[in-house]
Amino acid sequence: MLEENKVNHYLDFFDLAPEELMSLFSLAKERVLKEGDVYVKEGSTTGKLAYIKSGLIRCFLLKENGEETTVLLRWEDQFFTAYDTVLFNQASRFTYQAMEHTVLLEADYQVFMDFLNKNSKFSKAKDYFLISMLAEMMERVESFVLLNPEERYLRLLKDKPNIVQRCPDKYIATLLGITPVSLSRIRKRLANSSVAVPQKMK
Amino acid sequence: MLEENKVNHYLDFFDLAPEELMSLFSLAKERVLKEGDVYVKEGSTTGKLAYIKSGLIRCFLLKENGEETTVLLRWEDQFFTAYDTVLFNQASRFTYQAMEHTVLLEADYQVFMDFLNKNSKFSKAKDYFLISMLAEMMERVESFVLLNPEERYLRLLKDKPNIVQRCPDKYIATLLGITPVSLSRIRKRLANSSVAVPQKMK
DNA sequence: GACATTAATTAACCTTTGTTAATTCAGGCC
DNA sequence: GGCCTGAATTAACAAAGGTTAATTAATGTC
Repeated sequence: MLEENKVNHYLDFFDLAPEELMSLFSLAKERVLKEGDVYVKEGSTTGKLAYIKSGLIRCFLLKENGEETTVLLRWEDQFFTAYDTVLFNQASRFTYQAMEHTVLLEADYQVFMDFLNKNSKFSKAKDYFLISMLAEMMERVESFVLLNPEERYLRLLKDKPNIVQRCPDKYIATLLGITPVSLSRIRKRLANSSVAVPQKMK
Repeated sequence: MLEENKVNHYLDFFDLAPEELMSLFSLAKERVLKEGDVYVKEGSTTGKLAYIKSGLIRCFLLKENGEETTVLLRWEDQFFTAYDTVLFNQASRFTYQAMEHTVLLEADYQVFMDFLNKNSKFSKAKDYFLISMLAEMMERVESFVLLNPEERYLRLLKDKPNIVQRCPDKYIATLLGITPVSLSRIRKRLANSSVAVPQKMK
C-alpha cells in the first residue's frame, strides 16, 4: 500500500511493530482523484483523515463576492482533514480539491482515532497528526508576522520549489495573503534581481 | 485550585469523574508571575504545559535587528506551551512573558501526557490541548489570508475587547503583522469613522 | 490550425503600509 | 510639582499592495 522506504520510516517514527502498522493501514482505503476533482465539498460533514500518497490538494474558501481564497495546500506525504468537521463537528466551510492526479489513503477519522485510543502503543502515532498540522499552522502564522509577501513567497519556493509548476499563481497568491496581480509583480521584481528562483514552465 | 464553575465545565467537557479531574490537577502546581516576569526564556528547554487562571502572556521572538515580534498572546482560561520544546524537542526560539499579574497552573508536559496516555478515559482531555491550539492557529492563518490589517484588528477587538487596555499597542501591532505606526493610523481611521471600537484608557 | 477560455502580465491610479524622525502624551519617580 | 522615560501619535516620503481594466500568453476544443 505504501512504498517500502516509507513503511520503514513510519515503523521507526511511530515506534511500532510491522503488524501494528499494518493494522493501522487496514483501516484506510485508497482513493484516486483526477485533476479538478473535489474531494470534500463546502457544507460536507464527512470526517475523513487522508494521507496523500501523491498529488496536490487545495483547501479553499468561497467568499461572498464569489472569489476563492486558498487557505492551505497539502501535497505528497502529508496528512489532512476537513478540520471544521473533524475538530469542531461542523459542516466544512472549505472545499478540498485536487490540483493534479492525486492518490489518497483515507480513513474515517473517528474510527481511526478510536482505534488508536484502544492501544497506548499508538499514542505517538495519534499525536503525530495533530502535532504535524499544528507545527505547520504555527509556521504559517510565524511567516505572516515575520515576513513580508515577497519573503513569504521565497519561503514557499524553498519549502516546495516545484509548487509553481503544479499550482496556478492565482491560488498561490491568496495562500500568501496577497492578490494575483501583486504576486506577478513580486515575480517580476525577483526575476530582475539577482535572486535565483524556481522558474515557471511545466 | 480552580473555581467551581470552571471545574464543572471541565468535568462536563472532558467527560470525567470529579476524582479523575482532581488527579489531573494534582499533577499541576500554581505559579504566580508579576507584570514583566519572563516565564520561559529564549533558549530554554523546559517542557511545561500551562493553563492561565488569570493574566496575560506574550510569546515573542527577538529578531536579529533587536526588534521584538509578538507571535501570540494567551490569556485567562487558555492553555499554552513553549511549543518548540514540547512539540519539536528543541530550545525555544521564543520568550514568554507576563504582561500583567498572572496566575498559572503548570505541569511538566511529558509527565502530564504520559499520565493521560495511561488511561483512555483521558483521551478526550489529551486531544483538547492540541486541538484547541490547532483551532486557534487555523483561525489565525485564516485571518491573514482573508482579512486586511484593519479587519484583523477589528476581529481581535471582537475576540478580546479589553486587550487594548491590557497590552501596549506596539505588541498588538506585530501580532497583527503590521508596525506600531500603521496600527496607530488604523486606530485613527476607525475613530474618525462611524465604527464603534473599544477605547484605550485604563 | 483557428477559436474560445482562462491565466498571467502589465499599466494606471489610488490606498495603505513601511521607515525615519519629530512631537505629544502618560506614567513612574525624585 | 517637575523630570525622565518609553509609548503613541503625527508628519513626510518612499515603497508596496489593491483595484480595475487592457493586453499578452497559455491551454484546451472543435
